[in-house]
Amino acid sequence: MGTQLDAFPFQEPRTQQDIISSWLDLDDAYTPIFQQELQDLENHLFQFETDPVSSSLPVPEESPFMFDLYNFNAEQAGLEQNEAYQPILPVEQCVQQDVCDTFLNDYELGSMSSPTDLSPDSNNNINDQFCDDTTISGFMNQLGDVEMSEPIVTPANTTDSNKTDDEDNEDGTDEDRPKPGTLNCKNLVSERNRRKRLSQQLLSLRAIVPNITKMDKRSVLVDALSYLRNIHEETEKLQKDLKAQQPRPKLSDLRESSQDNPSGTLRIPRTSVALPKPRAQITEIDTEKIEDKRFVVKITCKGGNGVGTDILRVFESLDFEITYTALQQLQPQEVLVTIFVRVRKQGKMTEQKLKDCITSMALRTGLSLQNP
Amino acid sequence: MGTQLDAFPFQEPRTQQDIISSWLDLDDAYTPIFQQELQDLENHLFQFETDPVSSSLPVPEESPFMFDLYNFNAEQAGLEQNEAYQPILPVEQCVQQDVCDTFLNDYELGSMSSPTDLSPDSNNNINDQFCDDTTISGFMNQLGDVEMSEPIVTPANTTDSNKTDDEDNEDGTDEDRPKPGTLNCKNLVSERNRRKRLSQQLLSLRAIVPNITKMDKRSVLVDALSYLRNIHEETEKLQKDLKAQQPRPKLSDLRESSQDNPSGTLRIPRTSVALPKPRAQITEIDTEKIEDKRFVVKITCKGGNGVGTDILRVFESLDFEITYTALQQLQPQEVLVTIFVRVRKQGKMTEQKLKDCITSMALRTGLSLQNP
DNA sequence: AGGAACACGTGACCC
DNA sequence: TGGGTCACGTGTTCC
Repeated sequence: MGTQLDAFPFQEPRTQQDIISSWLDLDDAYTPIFQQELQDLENHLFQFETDPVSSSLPVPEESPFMFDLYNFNAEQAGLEQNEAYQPILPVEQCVQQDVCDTFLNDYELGSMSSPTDLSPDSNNNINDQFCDDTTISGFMNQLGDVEMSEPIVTPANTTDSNKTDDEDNEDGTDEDRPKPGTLNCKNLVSERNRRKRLSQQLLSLRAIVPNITKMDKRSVLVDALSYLRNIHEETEKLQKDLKAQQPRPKLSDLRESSQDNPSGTLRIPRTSVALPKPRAQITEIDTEKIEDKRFVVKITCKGGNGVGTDILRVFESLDFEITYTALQQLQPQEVLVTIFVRVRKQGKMTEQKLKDCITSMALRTGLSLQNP
Repeated sequence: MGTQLDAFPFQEPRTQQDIISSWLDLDDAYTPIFQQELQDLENHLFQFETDPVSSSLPVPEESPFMFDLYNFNAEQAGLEQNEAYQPILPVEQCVQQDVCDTFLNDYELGSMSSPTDLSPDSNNNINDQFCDDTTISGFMNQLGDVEMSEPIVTPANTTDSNKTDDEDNEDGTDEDRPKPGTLNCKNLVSERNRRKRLSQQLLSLRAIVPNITKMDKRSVLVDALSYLRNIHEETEKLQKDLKAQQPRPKLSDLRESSQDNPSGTLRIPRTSVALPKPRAQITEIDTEKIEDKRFVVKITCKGGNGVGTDILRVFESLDFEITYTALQQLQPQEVLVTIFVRVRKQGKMTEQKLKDCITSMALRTGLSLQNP
């Protein structure tokens, strides 16, 4: 088997990190990095199965070959688990009954999550101990069983052969068995991976869907569906609003959108990542009281063309009466905004309070402050 | 079955009839219709298994048990297909429990598919004849087979018992067998339903996701995920555009949004319908050239709070360099905007051309002119 | 041929 | 105590 192993190009000493990463890789590309292990185990399995002697070997319950497999899975699971959650949503992590349950990691999120606000949470520390014992204990039984069941497994094969071969030879000769044996063996592990991957995906799906009611596999799908539908409508509506009702934001936007979506359907252009559009960065805010409830606010900010309106929008959001506004370009990328405001609120307004108020609202509207 | 393929809306028929058909079949709703059959068959199965006499039935080798099952599935598929839709909304009602009604649950999928532009792929004609004979015979065989395999199955059970009970009695007595047998029987059908339901959901998911690359179960999930993320961003962006860039951030809106989404998660508030919001109405535009490519623009307009920014946005859309801006509240609902602009364009700019340019853009951005 | 994907049946487990 | 869910192993089919 050494040769086979060598044949595999895979590198990677297997720390848990690596395993995680391997899963990550697995995710998109499929590549089971840890094939190595699999291969080993598989070979073990094969060996056991093919070799009558080995079958008769004393089987250490603590480490039957299956055990390794499971253990391996368990480890993965554990990793995934801690790694698992997206901070998003009140999802309680499904700690399913099953120990090794697939439900754990969303590498997916970690890997591609980036642009969205949902935290990638890629960093992960592993609390294996937990995983280990639980999993191990959990699995011990199974593996032990499986191991124990080895003679039993064989019968299964026989049954299969029985089924497939119609009337088979009553006695499975060695050559008969190996074929299905090997196939099963490979299939087993790959199938296991496949399953895991699948539920994996599903989990990540659950992670990004906001309104998840139940952890149920199926419920996740249902929720995802309904959510998708809603978001579809929503997006449609928004687009319509944005186009029709709202006049035209910027000619450029218009052009862009029209190009992207000539048909007017609700397609979501994948690539149109509205460039962040540098928001105004406020460098200074100065408030000066000129009489009761009347102030002069001077704001200097850096930014391109739209910074002035960004600032004004902040004031629009505040319930002030604006009697005069001046936007003055001090330098190519620096603007001074002078605003005369009358505060409508009842309470007493001080310069500091006003400043705080403005600062707060500016932050809320997405502007940044150079000197907080 | 050619019909099915034709009916299939999806690109890439992808040669494998089986796969497609399987998907297709599962595809749309669960058909409550043939529950009856299921029930019957189930009963049959049960009966057979319980009845020792039936075990002695002649078993046709040509139709192994698996075969029948597959046929059976095919039948379901067909039925479901035609039966398909509830007009009902995608609301999930989980009325589960009974085997039969579990089937019903998923109708939602069928129903929901419609509104989107992606083809519901609902239409479908059924070729039952095929299904019928096959299924019936198939099932018959199945039972028979199961019956036959009883000795074989038993070992499996014994293995289980062996597993669970550690070393238990080596010989499974009759009373031992029935229990697992019945359980399996029930579990079998419910499991089957469950599976079908699941893949069903998944299929519907595939239906609503626009960019499905492969029919792969897993690929569907992946695509759905990426799509969801994209749409997330998109929606966010749209919302932001709609709120911020478009006129009314307004305190109320802001507050609302913050309330809606206190956690900052990416939830999409369903109800947010941006109210039309009175736009600025321009009463006068005056342009005055002060030197080459430099102008003073004075705009008087009526409107509430945000009119100033509306005007400014017009200028943002134009490729001008704005050196100074003043917004002056003449009356409670009247604002004078004074803007010093430098035209960047190459060609000669006249006062009239500038005025026309501004007017045009103002109209395009949704503002209205009192005196055109 | 050899791997991938799928559906299936089955035991375990939870409410 | 079952109906429901899950992961698992397996055979089959397709590339």
